[in-house]
Amino acid sequence: MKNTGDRRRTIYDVAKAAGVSISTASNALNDTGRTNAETRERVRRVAEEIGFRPNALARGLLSKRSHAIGMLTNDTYGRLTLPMAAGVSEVLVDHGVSVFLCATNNDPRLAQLHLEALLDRQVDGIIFTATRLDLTPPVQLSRLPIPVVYVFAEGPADSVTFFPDDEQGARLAVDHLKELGRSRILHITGPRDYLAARIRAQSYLDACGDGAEAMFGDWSEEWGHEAVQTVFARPGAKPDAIFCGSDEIARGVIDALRDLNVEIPTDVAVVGFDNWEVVARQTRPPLTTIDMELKELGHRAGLAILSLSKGEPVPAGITRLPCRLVVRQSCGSPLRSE
Amino acid sequence: MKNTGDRRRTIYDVAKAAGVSISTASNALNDTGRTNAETRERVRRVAEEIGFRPNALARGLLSKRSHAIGMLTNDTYGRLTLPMAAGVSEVLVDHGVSVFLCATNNDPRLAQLHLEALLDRQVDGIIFTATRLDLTPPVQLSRLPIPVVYVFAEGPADSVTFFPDDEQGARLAVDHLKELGRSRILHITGPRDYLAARIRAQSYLDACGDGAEAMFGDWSEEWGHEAVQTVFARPGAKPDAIFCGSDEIARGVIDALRDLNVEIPTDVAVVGFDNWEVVARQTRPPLTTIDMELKELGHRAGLAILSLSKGEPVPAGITRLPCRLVVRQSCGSPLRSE
DNA sequence: CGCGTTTGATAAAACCTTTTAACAGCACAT
DNA sequence: ATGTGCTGTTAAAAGGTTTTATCAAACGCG
Repeated sequence: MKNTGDRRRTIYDVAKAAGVSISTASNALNDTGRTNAETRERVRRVAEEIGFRPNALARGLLSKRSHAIGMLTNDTYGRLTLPMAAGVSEVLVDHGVSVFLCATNNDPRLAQLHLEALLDRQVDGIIFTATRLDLTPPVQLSRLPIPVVYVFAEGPADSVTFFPDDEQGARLAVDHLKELGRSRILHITGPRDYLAARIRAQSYLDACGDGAEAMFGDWSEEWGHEAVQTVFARPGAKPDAIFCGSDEIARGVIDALRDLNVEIPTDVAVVGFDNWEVVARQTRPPLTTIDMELKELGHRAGLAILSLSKGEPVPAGITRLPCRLVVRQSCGSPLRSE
Repeated sequence: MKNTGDRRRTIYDVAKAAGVSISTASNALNDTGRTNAETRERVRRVAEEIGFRPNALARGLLSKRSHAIGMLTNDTYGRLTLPMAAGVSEVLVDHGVSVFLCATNNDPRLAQLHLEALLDRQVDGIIFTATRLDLTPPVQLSRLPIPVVYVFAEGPADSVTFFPDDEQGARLAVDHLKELGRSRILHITGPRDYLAARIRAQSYLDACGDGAEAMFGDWSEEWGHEAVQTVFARPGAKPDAIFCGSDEIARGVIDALRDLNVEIPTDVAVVGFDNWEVVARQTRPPLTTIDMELKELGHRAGLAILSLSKGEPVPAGITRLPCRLVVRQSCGSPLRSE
């Protein structure tokens, strides 16, 4: 039977019902100032009874902190953004912070519009996310009166930035293959334009040394298929393992290998990258792959923007979060299914 | 050289710089009340110069409309939610409305937390989205002081709800196959628990009549694969077309057909459902499928919540938005590639 | 009993904007 | 000269909360 009236309950209603002034009510509810324990209890009980909830707008207006942040992304359909955003939202809701989602579609006009809306709303900070190719924001984000955190994206030199640790992730994959006794490891990955592709490839080359070969192409299944056909058609030794730059590529690779009657994992072991479950789980055999811990990335980005908005110091520069190896059945060794 | 100070510019700054009162400044900027054209121009110029932007919190506090809405979803990794949300955000940003993204992970506690946060923020409305299985919200959404719009989800009887038109979508697929001369059409779809699966299957049965068969299973590739194996192993006439309940299933179907050396589309035509590009584009041959127009769904939901929040009437009940047939190469007829 | 100190409560200001009502000035008609 | 109507401007209130400064009462102590 709480809040039956038409109007929202205000702290004024609480004060009146509890027979105190609004200042006392405020103090009692927030444990500020000096309040008698008995009064405090009464005020709180009354507030509970009439269903009082403080107006965040009024609160924000006064405190100059809106307890909201904006997430600016140009990755609309992305499987990268949403898990990340969920991580951000998840960690921030417990701190009473809400998240505005702004999809820019890579359109500068839209980005500008969203940015202005966010500033007007006095957000405490902004998280900018990019797809992996377009690492730069479609709008000027430096010299803003609020902190900005970059994820999957490049900010100015001294900004706070988060990436997955592509170098370590690639090493994880290669080491796993080596431990299983594979020695002729091939790397099939996406376009050379992508920083992530270059880093992973370099890490792979460093780990494998002589005879290693990185093939750049698209982030597509088709490319994986095509690359395998090329490699198995030409003369010379064939690889006994393939490390793929994405799960999609790995899927194409596996399909092509099957077409060639190459046994997986007996003849060739395959590792992917992304742990995009809907793909990795459905390949036959299920794909061993590298998980970028997107949710954790979101957590860290959320906590960073939270600290920054409070004025607490956060180490600047690029933080790279470790990836995780997810073992399924495309490499052979542990035969338990996941 | 605008806004170099530390403080945000307020309308008070504008008024002072233009030599008028704040009321006049406000009137001039918003075209309210009576203002001399010359004064109005001057105020606007000054506002522009010093980089004044009105504080949305103060504005919302007074007008009791925050020009923000909340999107409550339990579909974290979903390919359904994000395109939809992008549609909502896209259509609303032009009306000066921002969108809070709240991922509930289907956790009632989290849902409650988010809901309270939204109410505290005085959002003008809420859009609730569900995955297709769990159609009911994890939290009480009726009897709220603000309007709610449901998408992919069931609200109370008189609520405003949007779904794709599964019935029409299925008919679209079947009609397409029939027009191409196919007569023995099989339907392989997801779990019977899903309302969408049941509707599509019924529509298919109605259109195909005698001999039609709907096979329920999972929304997985594996199920598509398995179903095809079952059908082609048993005696009797084989289908010359398969209508699948999702693109993932279609993918499994296509893989299984290839394993059986059945030609696509010559021997069997295949239609999917979802137009999930990353799958539909990559199958061989590329998949003809049904697009649910998720972005348009988002547009409509956004406009609906906008109208409701202004107190304008919106037709209650379930609105089903038409699906669209996307022709690629898995059915044969038009050979142009897309 | 007078004085300083502590306690508990409150009035008022502040945050920034929009809106209402009032006011001064002026032109025009009576 | 008085009244009427219009124009442009402004003071003030309102919206809901937190914080600062003030105040009254009670208390302890010499």
